[in-house]
Amino acid sequence: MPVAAQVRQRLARRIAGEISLSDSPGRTMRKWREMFHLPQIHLAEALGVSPSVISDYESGRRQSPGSKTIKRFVETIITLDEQNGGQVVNAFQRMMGVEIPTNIILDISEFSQGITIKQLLESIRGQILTGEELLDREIFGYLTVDTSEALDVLSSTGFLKLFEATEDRALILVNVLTGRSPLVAMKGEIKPSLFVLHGVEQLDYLTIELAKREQVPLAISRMESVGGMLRRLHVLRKQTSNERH
Amino acid sequence: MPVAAQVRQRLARRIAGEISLSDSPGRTMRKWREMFHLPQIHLAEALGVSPSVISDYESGRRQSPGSKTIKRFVETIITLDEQNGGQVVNAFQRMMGVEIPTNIILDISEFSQGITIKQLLESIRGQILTGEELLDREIFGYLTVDTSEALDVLSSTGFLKLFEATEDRALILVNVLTGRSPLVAMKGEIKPSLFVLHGVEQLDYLTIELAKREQVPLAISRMESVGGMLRRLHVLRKQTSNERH
DNA sequence: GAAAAAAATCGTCATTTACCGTAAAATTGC
DNA sequence: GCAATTTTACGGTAAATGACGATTTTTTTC
Repeated sequence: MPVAAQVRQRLARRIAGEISLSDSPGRTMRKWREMFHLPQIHLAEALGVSPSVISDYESGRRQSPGSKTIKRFVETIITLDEQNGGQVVNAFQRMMGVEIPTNIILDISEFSQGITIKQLLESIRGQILTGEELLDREIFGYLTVDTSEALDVLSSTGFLKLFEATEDRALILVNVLTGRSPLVAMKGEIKPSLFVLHGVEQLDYLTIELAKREQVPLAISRMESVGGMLRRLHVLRKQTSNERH
Repeated sequence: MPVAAQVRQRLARRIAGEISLSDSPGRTMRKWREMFHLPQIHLAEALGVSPSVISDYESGRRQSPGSKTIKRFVETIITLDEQNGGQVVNAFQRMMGVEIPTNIILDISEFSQGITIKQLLESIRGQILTGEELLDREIFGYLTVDTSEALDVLSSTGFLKLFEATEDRALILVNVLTGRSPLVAMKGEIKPSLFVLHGVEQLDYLTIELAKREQVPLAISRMESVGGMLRRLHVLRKQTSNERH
């Protein structure tokens, strides 16, 4: 079996498993639909059902979707993404070897063409703290992580793997206290091309020092809400693609 | 999260995913019920339903089990195994790091106490070909693999990982042509304590040579059918345990 | 080859799913 | 702040699930 098909299958199984085991399959379906950046209408169209059906699941009116429904759902969101160049699936592919728990992932995607760090920062109202000289470097995707959740479930080698999986990409940490704990895990060559912190309570001096030492650009996003930032990223993502929605 | 719970969760997700994505959820449910060595009645009892319900799924009268059903099913078979000492779950645990496709696995289990190679061979009418001097070594479990399937989907490093995952255990290869292809993959220190071939069409001289060189006991089972052999293993497995069925 | 164990069959029934369509509410874009 | 987009809410319907239990068939065991 070609490796792409294998990744696809593993991702499919993971999503399907998560939905079936969830206490609220609908919520989980929504999580994945959103992870794939699909409005209910598009998904509904692809499934050949009316949008209210999707809503009925997600809002919990239908509490126990049958395996057929789950299968159809999973295969459709993956196929739709593949038809658009596989931005999400490919981004997941680099995570798959890593066994990162998906619940820490808020958003993930590749860009269809590389964009500069500057462009990304402009889009999410980012203020650069260190590494100004690298603003013109190109990045090819991003990963948004719930930091407080990640600190709960990830060991320091877990963080390391996260860094490795985001090589040439932006790692966006939301829900950050000081930024210190994730950054200290950084050692080794392979690491993200950009760190963005969001929702920092009190920025730690050490955090900046670490970023300097490791020569990774570090920025803070001034967006009010996480949701807002995700939406901006989504727009950016779409701009790079030839998606026809 | 403790590592045991993590393994449990991953296994659960994998099974649930497989069922939901299957073209025949019922067949897949049966596969897993059998993997856990549970008769329909016991499973039905644990689920608090009548046995015909299980049969209705497995035979396909109910074609699209709801997520609730899948969840209950998966959690029940795993919990039942854990209550019996986790013979199956633990055996899977050593596979989990390895990403072995479960469709090549026909049967897998730990023993509650180690048994000698001799004992195992007696139980499945095994004839030792090489490594007679090691008959008194203890083994702690077994893995039965469909070789023709494995040759299809496993690379040679895949086989290597299989060998590593069966350290101190018996690796039972059924559906074998010559035995050559799997054995040539063997290099390195970590490997099963015993190879058993079943259904060999024409034993290759090289196969025996390889086993000799690597000093791994090699045997052939003279059981007529695979099913028969699996049943014998099942009995053996039960003897080592304090299961109260 | 009979007894026991396990699995399959199937009629039946209450509950839910899977679906539509429409109207209302919420969210987002400028 | 208004238009556009997206999501919910909900009444309704046919089909399927989820369940039982009695009976038959198949498989295993001694």
